[in-house]
Amino acid sequence: MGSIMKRTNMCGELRIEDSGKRVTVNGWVQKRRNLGGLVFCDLRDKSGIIQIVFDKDIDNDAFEAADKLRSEYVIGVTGTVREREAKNSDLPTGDVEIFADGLTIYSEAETPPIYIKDDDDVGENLRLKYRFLDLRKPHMQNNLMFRHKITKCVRNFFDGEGFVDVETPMLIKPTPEGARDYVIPSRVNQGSFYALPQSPQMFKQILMVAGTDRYYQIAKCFRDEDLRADRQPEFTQIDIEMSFVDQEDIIAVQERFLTKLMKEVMDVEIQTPFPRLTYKEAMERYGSDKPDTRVGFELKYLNDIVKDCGFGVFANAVADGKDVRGINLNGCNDKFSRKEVDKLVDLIKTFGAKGLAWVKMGEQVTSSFAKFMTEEEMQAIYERMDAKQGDLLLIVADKPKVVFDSLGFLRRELAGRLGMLDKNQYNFLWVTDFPLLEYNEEDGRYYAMHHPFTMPNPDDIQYLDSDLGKVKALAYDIVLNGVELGGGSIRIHDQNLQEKMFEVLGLSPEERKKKFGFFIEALKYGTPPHGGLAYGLDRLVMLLSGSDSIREVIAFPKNQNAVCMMSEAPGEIEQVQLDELAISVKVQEEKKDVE
RNA sequence: GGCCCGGUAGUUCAGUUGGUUAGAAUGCCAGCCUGUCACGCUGGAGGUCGACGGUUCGAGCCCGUUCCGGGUCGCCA
Repeated sequence: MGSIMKRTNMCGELRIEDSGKRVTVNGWVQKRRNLGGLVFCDLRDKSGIIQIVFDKDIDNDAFEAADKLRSEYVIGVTGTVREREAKNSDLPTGDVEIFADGLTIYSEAETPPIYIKDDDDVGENLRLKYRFLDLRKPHMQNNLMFRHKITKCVRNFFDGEGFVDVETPMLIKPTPEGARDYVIPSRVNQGSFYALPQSPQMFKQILMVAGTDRYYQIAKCFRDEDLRADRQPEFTQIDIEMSFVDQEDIIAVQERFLTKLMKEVMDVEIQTPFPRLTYKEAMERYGSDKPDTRVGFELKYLNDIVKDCGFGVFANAVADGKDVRGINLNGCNDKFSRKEVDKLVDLIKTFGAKGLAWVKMGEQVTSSFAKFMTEEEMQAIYERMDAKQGDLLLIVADKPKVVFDSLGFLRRELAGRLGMLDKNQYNFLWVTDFPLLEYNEEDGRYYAMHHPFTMPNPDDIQYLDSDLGKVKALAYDIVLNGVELGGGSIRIHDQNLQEKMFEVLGLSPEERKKKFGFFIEALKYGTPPHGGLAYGLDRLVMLLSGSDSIREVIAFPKNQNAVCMMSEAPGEIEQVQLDELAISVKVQEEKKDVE
């Protein structure tokens, strides 16, 4: 009693060639079927399922013990592999079974609240609460193994290219710019706080100053922002930095890495070099800085055609300095009824669009706005948008951001609905020449689009004093099928230029010192030209495993309220702990106060 | 913070115009059954209809508030 039956084989590996072998397997009871004098038990471990048989006439003790088995009991079984009387072609092990003569129940199990099978349709909150059961599902085990395969490939590749894995601290100084920090109080320094890193950015750059030359790390990062299907409060980056390189060097390394990765984990050959789009091209052609190029439906600029037209929405938009752009869903006229087209506007209202103009190029051309237009103007639109019979044209007039967001969303969403996005096609591309700065209307000032250490394009440095919106950055994103896999930049290594950047960003010398003092100090002592890139590992695994949510590839994810449904983190702490930290908590009880 | 969707048995869901004791499937329990593999057959247990308040003779259903879950916009240097 109590001893482990030493495993000779994994459940999923037994085959007809193993017939006659004496084996011992361990695992969880997937299912027990008692036919009277005969018990079948499907036993599962991470390799798969094998059928065990207990026969009353031959071994009554084992039979009676087997009758007590229930789902998810953990057992060990010894027996002889034999060919089945009735085979099961659905199982890899379906030609054989283990005829059991020994059974140990290691532990019993309560009836599980969720089914341990891939195609269950239980709600995700229950899956997260009972994650230890959910992870028993074959596809979840496969996701964990797949993720491991990717990180292993990362380590092999970057090690092979001379990169050094260096750990950077988790307890760092709060950084007021960027995303909200997760904050950790210090007991030893009451009233002071650490932050959890949003990324190892400054530390990896300091490693370059320190002469590490090539660094990589699979690094946990934390951001206290609202969650999405592809966003978790703690997530993992593949973080990379290199010295004495330019943008081309970094891109070349990453293309080698992604080629190897795709070959090793997907067995897919991808072509290099990857296509490149400038930020401007990406926006104008696809309405997105992370375009999915598996489908066409490119945006077309119509301002010049409609600026004097009789359709007020278009003409006024142009007069107000807004954009009129359209997409041509080639050959999709039949796929959408007029009613369905009208409903599309609801989809883009979230982006601020107020309407959607359309032309259905059926045998009879119908349109929401043609009656306001001259024949010449309509012809010009058809020509610009390359419209043919059978096409469906969708046009949005609004502020550029609204137009890009709306049409960028529609082209991909509708292509997806029509099944035009091939899951087995992997369109990697680089988006380059991002703007250095982004104007924030609320605050009335420019912020760094990437981060304040990003190198301006040398050709644009002249505009740092005159036309900030015109300055491009040596920054680049790697995009796969419409998902931003990662991004990076060449960093500023010249302290004068760095000072200039802070000036442009409106940071006073006092603020600079307070926020980035140690970093600025480090740059003063001999900084190599350097740059790097970081991938979102979770997104990468999600995409390559074909998962719909980042939560499918993270063992213990948080829900939309950043709560771990299993452990119920976050939780309250003891008053004693608060006292030690010199922290008092103001709990919001407004409702109670009002009542 | 805004908008949208959802919450009924362990689970997935149905529930008519507001009307008797809230149903199905599956799971669970018991009995029978020697080739099942979604085993089969018979029987049984299992419900604060998320919570609170309101309308009504009467609420799973209508109204209000709130909690929880999901998606999304803002946000995410």
